[in-house]
Amino acid sequence: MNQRQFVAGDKPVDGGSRPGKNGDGPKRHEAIYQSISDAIIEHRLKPGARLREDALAEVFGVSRTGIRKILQRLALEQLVTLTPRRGASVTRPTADEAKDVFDARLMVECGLMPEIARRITADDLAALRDMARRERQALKAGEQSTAIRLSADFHTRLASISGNATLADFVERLCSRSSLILAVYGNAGHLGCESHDHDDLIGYLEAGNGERAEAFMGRHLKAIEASLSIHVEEEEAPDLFEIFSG
Amino acid sequence: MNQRQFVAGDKPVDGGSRPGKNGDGPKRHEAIYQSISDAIIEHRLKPGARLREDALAEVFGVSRTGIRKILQRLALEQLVTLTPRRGASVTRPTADEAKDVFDARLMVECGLMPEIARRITADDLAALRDMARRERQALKAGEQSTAIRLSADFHTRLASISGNATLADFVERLCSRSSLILAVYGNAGHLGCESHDHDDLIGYLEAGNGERAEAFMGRHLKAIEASLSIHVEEEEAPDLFEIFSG
DNA sequence: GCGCCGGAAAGCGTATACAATGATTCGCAT
DNA sequence: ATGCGAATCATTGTATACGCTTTCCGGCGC
Repeated sequence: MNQRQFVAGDKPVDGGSRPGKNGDGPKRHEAIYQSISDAIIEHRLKPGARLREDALAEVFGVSRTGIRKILQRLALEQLVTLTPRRGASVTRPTADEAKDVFDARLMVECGLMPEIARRITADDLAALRDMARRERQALKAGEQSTAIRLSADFHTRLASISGNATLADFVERLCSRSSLILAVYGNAGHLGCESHDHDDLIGYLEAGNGERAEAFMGRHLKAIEASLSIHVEEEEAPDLFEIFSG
Repeated sequence: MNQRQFVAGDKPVDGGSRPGKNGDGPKRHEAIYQSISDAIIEHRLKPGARLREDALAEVFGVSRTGIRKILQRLALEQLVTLTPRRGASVTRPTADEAKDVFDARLMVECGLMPEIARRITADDLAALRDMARRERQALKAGEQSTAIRLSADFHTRLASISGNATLADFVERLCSRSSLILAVYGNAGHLGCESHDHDDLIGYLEAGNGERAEAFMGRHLKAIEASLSIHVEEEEAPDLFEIFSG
C-alpha cells in the first residue's frame, strides 16, 4: 500500500508516550482494564452507556488498539456488550440472565461453604471482618459505589479461600455481573447485602460450622434476589394497546 | 522467516478478501476460532505446542491482528497460555488446575442434574442418544479425536438442557479444559468416559430420576479423575539433591 | 405535514508499519 | 576446549492508516 511518509515532528509530545514503547505496556493495560471494570461495577458507568473507542483511547492516552483488547476482555466477562458495528456499551442484563446468575451463585457459593469453613484461617477472618466493617461504614456514609464494590469483594474473597482458583474466578465473574444486575433491577436505598449478613456469616465460619454457613448464604442470596424488582419490561414492541386501553 | 511470497491463486476463492473488507469478518473469525479450538480439544495440537502469530495468520489468510484477537479469547478460556514476550502456546494444565477443574465439574454438573431431569424433552433424549452412539462408534473405530470431541459435546449439551446459560457456558469451558487435562495426564487407551456410562445416564434421565442421575454423574466424573495418572512432576527447580543423593 | 431518499459524517474492522525485547549464535579470550 | 559476551535474528507489542458500514440530517415528493 502507498508508502506514507512520516513528517518530522509528527509525533506528539512523547517523552514517554512514544509509539513503539513496549516495556510498560502490560501494566498500563491492566490498570486501564481495572479502571473501566471498577467504573462499571461501581455504577459510575451505567448499563447502556456507550463506550466509544476513540474517546477511551484519548482519555487513557493509548491508541485504539489497546482499548479494543480491553473491551474484548470485558465483553467476554459480559460486563460490556459488543455490537457488530455499533461498538461497545455497558451490558444491560436481561431478567433471564439475572435469574441465571443468581441461580449459579446459589449453587456455587453455597456449595463452597463447607470447604471454606474447613480451610479458613485467622488471617482470612480478620480480612473478611475488615471488609465487612468498611462496607457497613460506606453504607452508613451513603457511599453506594464503595459499598457495592466492597460487597462484591467480600464474596469474591470468600470464594478464594476455598483454594479452588477455577471456582473462585467464576464467582468473581458472577459478582461483577450481579453488580450490573443491581444497577438495573435494584431498588435505590436497599442495595445488595443487608448490613449485618456478612458479619453473621463470618461468625458461622469462625465457629467452623459449614452447614450453618451454607444455609445462611443460601438465604442471603435469595434475599438479595428477592429484593430485585424484576419487571419484565418488554423492550421491543411495547404493547401500546394494553398501555392506552386502560 | 523471509517473507513468503504468495503465489497467484493462493488466496482461497473469495474474490473479496481485500484488505479493507469489513463485512464478513465476524463469521470468518468465528470459524478460525472454532478451528483452533477444535484442534486443541481434539488433541491435534498438544499442550506445549507453540502458536506463532505469523504462522497462523498465513495459514488462515488473515492478518496478525485478527489472530491476536482470537488468541486472546482462547487465553481467557485458558486453552492457550500467553507468555508476555514469548507468544502463545497450548496450555499445559498443572496438577492443581486439574483437581480444581474436576472439583468444579463435580459440583456444577451434579448440581444441575435434578433440574435437567425435570426439563429434559424427548428431542433432547434423542440427541443425547445419538451423541452417545457416535461416541461409542468412534471409540471402537479408534478415532480418539472424534471420541474426545463427542464426549465433551455430550456433557456440554447436557448442561445446556438446564436452561441456565451461565452455568452451561461454564460447563463448556470446564469440558474444554478437561480435554486438555486428558491430553497431559490421561492414559492412552483408556480415555475419558467409559463406553456405557453416558447411555446409563440417559436412562436415569429418561426415567426422570434426578437423584440417581446426580449420583451417577458423581461416580462418572470421579472415575475419570481417578483414571488420570497425576504424577506431580516438579517442573521448575527440580530437587537435584534428592535426585542425586540416592 | 409526514415520510422517504440521498449525501455527509462518524465510528468500527482490518491490515500494515515500526519499535523493542528476548533468544540464539558466533567469536574471542582465557 | 570451554565459558562468557556481543551482535543478529526472530517474534511480539503498539500505533497508525485506510476502507466500509451505519447513522444522522436536510431536502424533496406525495
